[in-house]
Amino acid sequence: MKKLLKIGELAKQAHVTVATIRYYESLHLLEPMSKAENGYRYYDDEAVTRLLFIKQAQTLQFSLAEIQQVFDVRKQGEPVCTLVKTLIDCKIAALEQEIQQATARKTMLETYRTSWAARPLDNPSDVKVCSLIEEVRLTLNRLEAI
Amino acid sequence: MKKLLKIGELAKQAHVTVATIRYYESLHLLEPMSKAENGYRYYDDEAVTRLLFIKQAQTLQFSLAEIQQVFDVRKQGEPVCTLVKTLIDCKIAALEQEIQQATARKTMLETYRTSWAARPLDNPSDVKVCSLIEEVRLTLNRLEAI
DNA sequence: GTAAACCCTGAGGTTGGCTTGAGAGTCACC
DNA sequence: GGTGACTCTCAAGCCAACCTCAGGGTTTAC
Repeated sequence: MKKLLKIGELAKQAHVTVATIRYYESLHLLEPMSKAENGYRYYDDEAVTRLLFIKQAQTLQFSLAEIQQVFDVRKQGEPVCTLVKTLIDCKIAALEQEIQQATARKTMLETYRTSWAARPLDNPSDVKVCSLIEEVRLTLNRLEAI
Repeated sequence: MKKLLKIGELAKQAHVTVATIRYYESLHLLEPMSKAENGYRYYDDEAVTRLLFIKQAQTLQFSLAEIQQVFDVRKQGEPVCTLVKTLIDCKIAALEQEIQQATARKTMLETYRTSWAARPLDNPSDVKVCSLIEEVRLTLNRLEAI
C-alpha cells in the first residue's frame, strides 16, 4: 500500500490548486480516499489519474457536468463507451460548427482589413463617425444579406 | 427634427430588448438623447445606428469594453481608425489561434473515434475503468508530447 | 374612466469554472 | 515551544452580457 497524499501534494502532482480539488469534491467529481479526524483529506494515486483525466477531458471540451456523467455511468458498473462515443460525436459536430463560424468571422475581418489598407486616416473634423465604423456597418449589412 | 423614440420603440427597431438598452446605458455605451420629467428615455435615430453598430461589432468578436474604447476615442474627436485596425488585427490573430486549436481538438477527437470504431464495448466486470477513458488518457499524453 | 401596455429604479440571478478571503485548527521542523 | 507551512469550512467574488423580478408610476386606446 502506497503512501497517501495530502491535498497539497495531490495538487502539486496533478498541477491544479487545492481549491480546485475541493471544488471538484463539491461537485462529487473526486472524493478523498479517507478523511482523518482532523478533517484532512487523504488521496491515493488514483486521484492523480482521475484529476489528469478531468484536465484532459476538459481540453477535449468536456464540461465538468459531462465528465461527471461519465463517472456516474462508470460507477454503476456499466460500460461508458456508448456515452463517451455519443459525447465525442457531439463535440466533433460542435467543433466543426465552431471552426466554420470562426473561419467566417476571420474572413470577414480580413476582407475588412484589406479594404482599409490603402485608406488614409479619417480627418476627425471631417467625419461624423469614423468612416471605418461606417464601413463595418455596410460590410456587415452586405454580409448579412448573403 | 424627427420624432424621438421611446425605449420600447428603439428596442423594436434595433432588435434588442429594453433591458439590453438600459444595460448598455449603465456601461455608458448609449445615452438617451433626453430624459423626460417622468424619467422616460427618448432617443433619436442615431441610437438605432449605434445599437446596430454595437451588435455588428459584437459579431466581429468585439467585447463591449472594446466597443466602449472605440466610442471613447471617437468622443475625443480623434480618428478611431488606428485603434480599430489594431483591434481587428488582434481579433484576426486570436481567431487564427482559436481555429487552429479547435481544428487540433477536432482532429484529436476524430482520431480517437476512428480508433474505437471497431472495438467492442467494454465488459464492465472486465475493466477497472472504461478502456476508452484510458485510451483518452494515452492519446492525450501522446498528443501533449508533440 | 379604466384597463392594457408601457415606463421607471434597484437589486438580484444566470452560467461555468473556478478563485479569494476570513477565521481558525494542525503539523513539521528547529 | 514557537513559527511558518499546511489544512479546514463556509461564504463570497469574478467574468460577460445580459435577464428577471418587485413594486411602483404613466400613457394610450377604447
